[in-house]
Formats: sequence, structure tokens, C-alpha cells
Amino acid sequence: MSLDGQLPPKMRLLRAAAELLANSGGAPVSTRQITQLAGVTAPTLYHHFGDKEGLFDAVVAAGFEEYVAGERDFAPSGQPLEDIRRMWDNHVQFGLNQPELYLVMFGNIRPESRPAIVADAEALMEEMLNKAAVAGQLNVQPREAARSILAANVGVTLMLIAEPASERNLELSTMTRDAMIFAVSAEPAGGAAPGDAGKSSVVVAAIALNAALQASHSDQLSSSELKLFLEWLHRISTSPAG
Amino acid sequence: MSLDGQLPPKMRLLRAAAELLANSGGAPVSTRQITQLAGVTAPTLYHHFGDKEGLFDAVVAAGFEEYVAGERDFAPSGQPLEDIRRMWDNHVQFGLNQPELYLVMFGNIRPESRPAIVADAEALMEEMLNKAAVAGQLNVQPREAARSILAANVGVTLMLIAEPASERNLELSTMTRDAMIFAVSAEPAGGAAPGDAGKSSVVVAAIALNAALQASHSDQLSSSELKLFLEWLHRISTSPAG
DNA sequence: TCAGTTCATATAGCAATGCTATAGGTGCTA
DNA sequence: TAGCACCTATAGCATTGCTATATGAACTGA
Repeated sequence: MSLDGQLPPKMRLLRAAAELLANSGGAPVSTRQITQLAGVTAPTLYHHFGDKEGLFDAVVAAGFEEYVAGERDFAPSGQPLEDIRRMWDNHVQFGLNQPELYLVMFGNIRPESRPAIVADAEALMEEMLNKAAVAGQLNVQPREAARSILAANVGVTLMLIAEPASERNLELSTMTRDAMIFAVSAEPAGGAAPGDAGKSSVVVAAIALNAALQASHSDQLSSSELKLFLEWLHRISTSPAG
Repeated sequence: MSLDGQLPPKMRLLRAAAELLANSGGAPVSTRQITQLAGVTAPTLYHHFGDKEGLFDAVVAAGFEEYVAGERDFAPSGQPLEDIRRMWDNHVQFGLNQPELYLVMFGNIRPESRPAIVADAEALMEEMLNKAAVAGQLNVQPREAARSILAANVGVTLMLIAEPASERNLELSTMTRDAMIFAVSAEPAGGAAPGDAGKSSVVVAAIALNAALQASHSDQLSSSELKLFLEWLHRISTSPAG
């Protein structure tokens, strides 16, 4: 029942935890199950990982590597928004392929304590959205867009995981995905802009400018400065004289 | 330390569980804490609720009543989509006001076992969206729209709960909300339709027709029938002769 | 009035959980 | 070989959810 007898105990613990987590079918996984499968006794676990949560965090870190690899492993298509779509789909697929791991990563929410993984995922998406912003394809700041899209992405994935596998309808995902991307994009395939339809191309240009500044590592506008900047631009673009 | 000595033990257990849950700050709540605060011993709990989860479900049911009351307690504005916005905001506010309860209700996801509460919330939103559909304001079937909007709504609320209270930015909510509502609505304030911009008013009319049939309690189209129906309509509306 | 039945609560304790105080190897450097 | 740091095991603690069993109370039918 022990796992790969010759690996170091730390690795065996990691693998055992990952395997049990993946096959637990939602049931909680005990430290005793893990240590037994790893062929190790309890203090070894706590020596290496401090906590049960510490061990799980380590498993999650490995899972996150896999997730990030999936998010990066397609060549940039040159159309950043298309890449965002693929990121979304990859996110959902990762969640459905490894629901237990996904739930540990994204479903273990506690008030006022955000899992580090969420911040990382946001950064990943923001990075991609920055390219869209530089290309003048974004309606809002990349950070806000990333947060919004990721929130919807997580929500959809959780819903799909919660559903019986036979009833899962990926249309929920694609529909929500396109809605979110359309909402943040400056140039929809159809024509007009969403929501407050007054958002002019000046705003888009300003966001693109800020993103470009950020990409060039030069001094950039603070969020409050950008807000004021946008306000001025908006006033100019809608003034009778302008 | 006991709670309202004269209420029946069942009620005392419910109140004790609710109170501990609300003030636990995310820490797990034990049955011993609950029974002690309720001034009752363990078997009483299991006699009335069977399970710890059974007790929590009962607490959730009470919380859900409150939630539903919030969702219904504003007069229909005559603009269903505006009511959907209020439902969304009420949902988020409920989550932020009672994060622990919310997490038990919507955050306790397990693979392939969807909390009953989610289905109820979906039904609630679908009901409202039906009015929009009858009014010809919907781009997709009410059920799909409800699922999509609710998924995003839950995702956003979970994100906001996970954030430190000081950093919470409700713009994330309003932005995502408007994006989702815009995506499912037939007549955006601006002009064109989202995504596949080819969706004609014929589709909207068909959805409105189906919703009206459903509301009138007469025989309605099955989802597969509707799909075929829509396909025909689409073919007609895009045919050279039409 | 009183035995019988049912409901509701208490006593005491079980198995499983996460975790740890303490001690025992094991391999290195001096 | 002595000393030292690192890693692991024995054994056990407190807490967890839960229950087998028994006791009390309230009602029912004769």
C-alpha cells in the first residue's frame, strides 16, 4: 500500500495527498490516510509541512503550476481577446478535469482571507488583458477587467462542477464567457458598446496609453490619476466646443 | 450561557447554530459549541436534525427565507431587467452582510452534488427573467439566462467576500452585473446586439412566444423542440427569399 | 385510575480526527 | 570516535461527529 518506496518521504507525501484528493470524490481526506499511503508516520508530515493545510497548499502549488502551464501553453494568436477566450476555456476544463483540486484551490473561500492562488490567477489574466489594452481593444482597465472576468469564470466553473456530470452544459460557460469579454472589449464584432454607451474611443485610447506606459516600465499613472485623467478626457470628448 | 430558556429546544438549537455561524469568523463550528449554547445535550440535536449537516441545512433554509424575502420585497418596477439588477445587488448585499451563512449556502460546493439552494435561487431568477422574456426583452431562454447570471453573481459575491473588507470595490459587482444583463437582453440601451450579432428580432419574438406559452400554462415547447423551432426561424429569417 | 405507548432529553462513551511531546536512529564533519 | 544537525517513529492527547442505552414526561385507551 506504500507509494514508490524509494522516493523521499516529502515527495511521497505530496503524491499521496494529491492522489487521495483526486480520488476522494468529495469526501474529506484525513492525514492518516495520507501518511499510510505514503508509508510514513504522522510526525513526518508535520515536520515537512507544518500543517495539514500546509501540505494541501503544497499540493495546490503543484496543481497551480499545471494550471499556469495550461494557460500559457498556446502560442499567442495575435488576437489577445481570442487568447482570453482560450484562457477561460482552459480554466473551466482544468476545473472539470480535477474538480477536487480545483475546489481546494478556488472553492475554499473564507471571509477576508483570499487564497493566494486567486491573486495569481488574476495577475495571469491581467497580463493577457494588458496586451488587449495596448492594442486599444479594452473598454476598462485591465485589472478591473481581469477581476470581473475571473470572478465570472470561477462562478461558472463552480456551478458546472456542482452539476451532475451528465447534465453539464458547456453552453453556460461559452455564453457567460462571451458576455464578459464583449463587455470589456472596445470593438465588438457587431458595433456599439455596452452599458453606458457613451464610452468613446478616447477612453479606449487613454486605457491603451496607460497600458503601454505600464508595459514600457516607465512612470505610469496611479489609479486615481488615471481616473482624473479619464474624467478630463470624457469632459473634453463630450463638451459642446470639443 | 444558555439561550432564551423558555423556547423549545429545537428553536434554541437553530438560533444557537445561526448565531455561532454568524460570529465564527470563518472558523468551523462544532456541535458541542452549539449544544452548549443552546443548553441542550448532543442526542437532542441528532433527534431533531439527524445530522450536523441537517441542522445547518435548517439554518440555511431560514437564511434562504430571508434571502427570498429580500429578492421579492420590492415592487416590480415594470422593467423586468431593472428588477434583475436589484436582485443581483440584493444577492451581493446578502452575501456581504452574512458571509458565513452565504458560504454555507453557496460556497459549500461538492462535485456532482448541487446544493438545493442553488436550484431555488435559479428558479427565482428564472421567474423574473420570464417576465422580461414575455416582454420581448430577452435574447436567450430565461433558464439559460438565469443560470448564467446566477453563476456570475455567485462568483462575484464569493470574490468580494474573500477580499479584505477595506478593499472591497463594488464596481466589480456593477460592472459584471451590467455585462451579464446586457448580454442576455434583446434591446441594449446603445443599439446592436452582442456576440453573434446576427440574432434577429425573430429569435427574440420566438423566445417571448415560448415564455408566454409557459406563463399561460398551456402546452409549451420542449427545449429540443424550441431549438429546432429557432433553427427554422433562423433559416427563414436569413434565407434569400425571406 | 392506571398500564401502555410515544415523544423528548440525558448519561456515558466510541471511533476518528488533527496534532505533538519525546525519543531514537542516520549520516555528516572534526 | 565524538558531536551535531537532520529526519523519523512510538505513543498519546484533546477535540471532533455521532450513538447505544436509559430515563423522564405527556398523552391514550380501558
